[in-house]
Amino acid sequence: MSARPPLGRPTLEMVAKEAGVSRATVSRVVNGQPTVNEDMAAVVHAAIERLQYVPNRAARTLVNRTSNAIALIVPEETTRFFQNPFFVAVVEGITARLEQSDFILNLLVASSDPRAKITRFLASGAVDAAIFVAHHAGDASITDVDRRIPTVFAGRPAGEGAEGRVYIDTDNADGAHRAGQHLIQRGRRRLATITGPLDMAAGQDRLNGFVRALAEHELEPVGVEVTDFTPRGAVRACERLLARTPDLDGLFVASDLMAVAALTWLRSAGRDVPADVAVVGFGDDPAASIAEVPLTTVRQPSIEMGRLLADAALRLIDGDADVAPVTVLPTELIRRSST
Amino acid sequence: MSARPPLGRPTLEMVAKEAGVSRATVSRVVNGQPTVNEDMAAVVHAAIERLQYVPNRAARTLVNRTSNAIALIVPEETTRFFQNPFFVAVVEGITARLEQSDFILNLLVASSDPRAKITRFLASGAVDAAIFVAHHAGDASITDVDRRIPTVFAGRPAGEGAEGRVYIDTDNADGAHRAGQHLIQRGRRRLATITGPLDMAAGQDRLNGFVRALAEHELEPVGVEVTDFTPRGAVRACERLLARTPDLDGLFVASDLMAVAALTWLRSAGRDVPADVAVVGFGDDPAASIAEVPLTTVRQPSIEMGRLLADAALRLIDGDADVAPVTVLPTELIRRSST
DNA sequence: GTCGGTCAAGAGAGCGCTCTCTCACCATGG
DNA sequence: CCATGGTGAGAGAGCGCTCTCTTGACCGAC
Repeated sequence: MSARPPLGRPTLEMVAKEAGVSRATVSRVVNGQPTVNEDMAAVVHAAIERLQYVPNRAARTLVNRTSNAIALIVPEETTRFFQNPFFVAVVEGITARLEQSDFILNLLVASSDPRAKITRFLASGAVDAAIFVAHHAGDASITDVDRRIPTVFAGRPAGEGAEGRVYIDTDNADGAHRAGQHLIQRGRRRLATITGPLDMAAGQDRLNGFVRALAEHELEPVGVEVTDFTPRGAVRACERLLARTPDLDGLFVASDLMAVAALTWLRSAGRDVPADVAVVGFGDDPAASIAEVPLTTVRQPSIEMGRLLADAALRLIDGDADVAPVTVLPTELIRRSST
Repeated sequence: MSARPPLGRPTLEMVAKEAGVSRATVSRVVNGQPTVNEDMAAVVHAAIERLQYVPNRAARTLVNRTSNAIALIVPEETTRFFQNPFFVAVVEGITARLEQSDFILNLLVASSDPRAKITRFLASGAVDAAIFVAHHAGDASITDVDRRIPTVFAGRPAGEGAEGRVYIDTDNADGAHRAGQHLIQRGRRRLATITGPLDMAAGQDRLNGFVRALAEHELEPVGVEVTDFTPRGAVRACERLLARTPDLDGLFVASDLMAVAALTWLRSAGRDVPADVAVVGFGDDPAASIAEVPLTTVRQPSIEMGRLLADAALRLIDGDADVAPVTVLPTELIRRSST
């Protein structure tokens, strides 16, 4: 299509000529191989400096079959992803870890037609490993993803093709269990929950943990509203919940983003928090502490999760055989004013 | 170092053999060139399907001198970047735009030793364009960045090497001017501001706009505290401000992230907001509306900014000569309860 | 003085792709 | 009937790099 524009960048060849040595020698110097005479290495370094030589990444990738890049795959809508502080924190952790390596992060957000785009990208040899964040059970990508390329999941992958995958997760069930226990301890008995999507492990596990905590006290939730981890979804869930169970006195919301929205809605609906309804969120997002009623919530180590994800990917690339297939990080209940 | 592991992926060559045609023909089919006989194209497509062939990206990049990738360069600490909703929103916009293209985003966060890492990366031919976000005047990267590769800045680049650069910015000065005007309209006269870093254009421009608004009413700020766009910095700035000017009655804080922190601190210090001190933020981050006192703020179209950045980068890559070097997006004052 | 051993540097192939150049083929017109 | 032109497909070079293989220089040893 477009004419090949001359990049005008120096090549190994040019450095070799400049230094009066062979291409191979320059390559050896660039890659720090010890079998090069000191004086010669100095000459080569000088030539590199003079020409401002930087190795071409594509050429290296082609011959080495190694790109020094990791893909972050997000089979989710951009807005849902970026508006969710948990995901952003995971990316922060990944980035922080990669900054200490010489790997580059490739961000691939593919909500539309994820199957084709993602699998093609991973098969193109553009990256050495992939990290999946925000995947759903239905995502073809999980089933499809070539097991030849190291892959790590943020959160337990659900659905087919998930078995044997390496993942790092928060102990969602345990965290939700704590939330349930806490509400009961605060004397609440008419408890409901607003969940995340049940095709995501985080949604499912948080619901299960909460229900189990209630069951241990011979209680059952008076309402379970399944929604989508968005503030808007939470508000609609609240409306339905209160329409059916006006005497609700405790609410566990499966993410802080939703919990803060619920909180605001409850107050505008005339419910005092926590006097009328106690609310517990999940995540300990920044929003939790600055909300109009600072939110009791379950803290999860999201940044750490990102770090561990990147670390696992790096180790898999290295061929490290002892990467733990499953890592589950502990949660902690943070008590604030909403309960 | 590592032995070259056989990728085991089909190559053009193998597809050619499978289809009984030449490499060139397969290449033509893959790239949708019209000069191929229909039947032959069908045969090739079948072979591609059978072998699950996907073109190798590195090989293509090498010969085409085009990577179909854009770098997002962040010469800032990971935490400061990811904890700032404005930056995240910009990334969201960039991603949203790129999703509609077949370009990939390379995220390069390089706070330590940014000069070497960034310039080397850009010189390696790994990307076709670069988008700079969160740059400071001191950043060597700005001066250094090769003008041979299309580059776009989020926010007016300050300092040396900034002249003639393509950038997209919010009308920071005008927004801050509105904030100042609004505080004055609300009857406040003892006005102070907490600024961002003055080596970032956003920090400088917001200060200027605010001071200008005051000057138009023959006022001068009773306090100017320069800090770093972080909540912690805002709190320290507040402490200093109130120690020196206890009768402060209006405060313009140059980012919502800081404004919310200031708000919380002011209230814990016994000041009522807005009765004692009216507060205006900047950005209209999600936090602004959910804060304990919903925040009056200056809205900036951050996601749109990201979209435009990506769009400009794409157009520059296309060789489009009429990319506007300067785009300034309007702001809007959002009145809430803090004033 | 010759030989084998060691080590540094060069020669050259090849990674997977694209693109130009060439050629074969068929249709057309004089 | 042959010259002409147009069209579709193949041959082959080359993008910038790494790596194996080979060469050559130098050393000590017999």
